[in-house]
Amino acid sequence: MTASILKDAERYLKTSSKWVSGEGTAEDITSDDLFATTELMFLAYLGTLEDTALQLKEVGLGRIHHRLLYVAVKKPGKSVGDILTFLRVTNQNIHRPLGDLVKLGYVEQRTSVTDRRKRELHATPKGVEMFEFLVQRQYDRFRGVYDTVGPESLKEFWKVLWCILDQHDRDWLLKEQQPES
Amino acid sequence: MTASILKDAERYLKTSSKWVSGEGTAEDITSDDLFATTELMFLAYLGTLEDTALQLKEVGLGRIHHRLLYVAVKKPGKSVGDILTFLRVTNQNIHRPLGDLVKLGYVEQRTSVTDRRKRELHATPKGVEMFEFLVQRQYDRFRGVYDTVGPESLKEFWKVLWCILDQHDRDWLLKEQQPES
DNA sequence: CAATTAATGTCAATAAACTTGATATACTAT
DNA sequence: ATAGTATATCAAGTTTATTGACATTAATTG
Repeated sequence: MTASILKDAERYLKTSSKWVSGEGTAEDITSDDLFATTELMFLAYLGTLEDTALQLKEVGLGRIHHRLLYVAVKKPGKSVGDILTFLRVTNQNIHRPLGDLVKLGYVEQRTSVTDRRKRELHATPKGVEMFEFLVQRQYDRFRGVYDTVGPESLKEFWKVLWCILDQHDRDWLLKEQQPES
Repeated sequence: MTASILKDAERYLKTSSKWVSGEGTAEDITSDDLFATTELMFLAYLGTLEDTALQLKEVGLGRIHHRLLYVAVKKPGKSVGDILTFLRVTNQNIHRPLGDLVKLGYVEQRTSVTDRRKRELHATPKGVEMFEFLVQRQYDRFRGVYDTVGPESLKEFWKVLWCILDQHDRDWLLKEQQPES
């Protein structure tokens, strides 16, 4: 099963790219070489989105709720303004979902001690729990993948994804986590 | 520049995963290991989406137009029903954008010879041109990435993406292209 | 301290997108 | 002939996204 998936991958790669099979130099990157990344990322992302869509519907939350929880859980202490640019959400669209999360007891807003205009977001234990619930099926998918491809491939995978990011996203990810107050 | 990006990637990986650095067995995959994939894919996909958003706005088309063009250009001869399930678009939502593309001369609908109920989608030369225009900036991004990471990493990258896909998407991608009639 | 700027939050109008359900036509299969 | 399939349209209702104006609080500047 596992082996046949990897064999299928080879078949796909062969028809999609001359470049990775060493039949061309870097200058010969074709439109097909480039499109393979577009196509695979599109479908892989759709799949992982659907994983969480089921859980989100179950608890009556939406994508913006999910993204906000992500930041509150994994990057605690970020200000609303930081999040607006990071999550590409507009000022007007963030407040309803954010209010929901606060009301439901998943997220706390604390006034920053260094700049009392800013509100820092922190997930509550209940919020952490909810986040883990939402990504359940996504994690199941990834666990299967990790077992299939092994740590070395995974490392290359992450490296390439890292390179695809915008510089400002790389900066954001490398920023030290704010200490929990 | 290129080297520093890869160094940053190593830094990110170190804080995100015990597993890939060989400090744990497959049974020890942590929530952080799994979340790294979620996070990187989310941001990478957002970035590539924004690349095409600019071009789409310029020509007054939307995401569904883009997806339909993708199939018409890269998988010519697919029926409307195939596309509905593949692109996760509903019957009611496909027809307006599809009609637009036909009116604009980017896509042709041909009645299938084997089943005259089915309409097969084919991109016109003008449609192919438009598609290439839309993905311009995305391709620029990827070209830079390919140059940075090299063909071997890219191959591993594609392999992992392939494993993330749903089985029915893998099947779809391996299906022989319908011959152009 | 007064004036300005920044960060957050609210209100409202319009537009765009998605959902649901009903319905019609052309064609295939039995 | 009948039943089922693939495509297409119409419409109502809901949700989201977009735009612009504006209020509040706090930091900053002069």
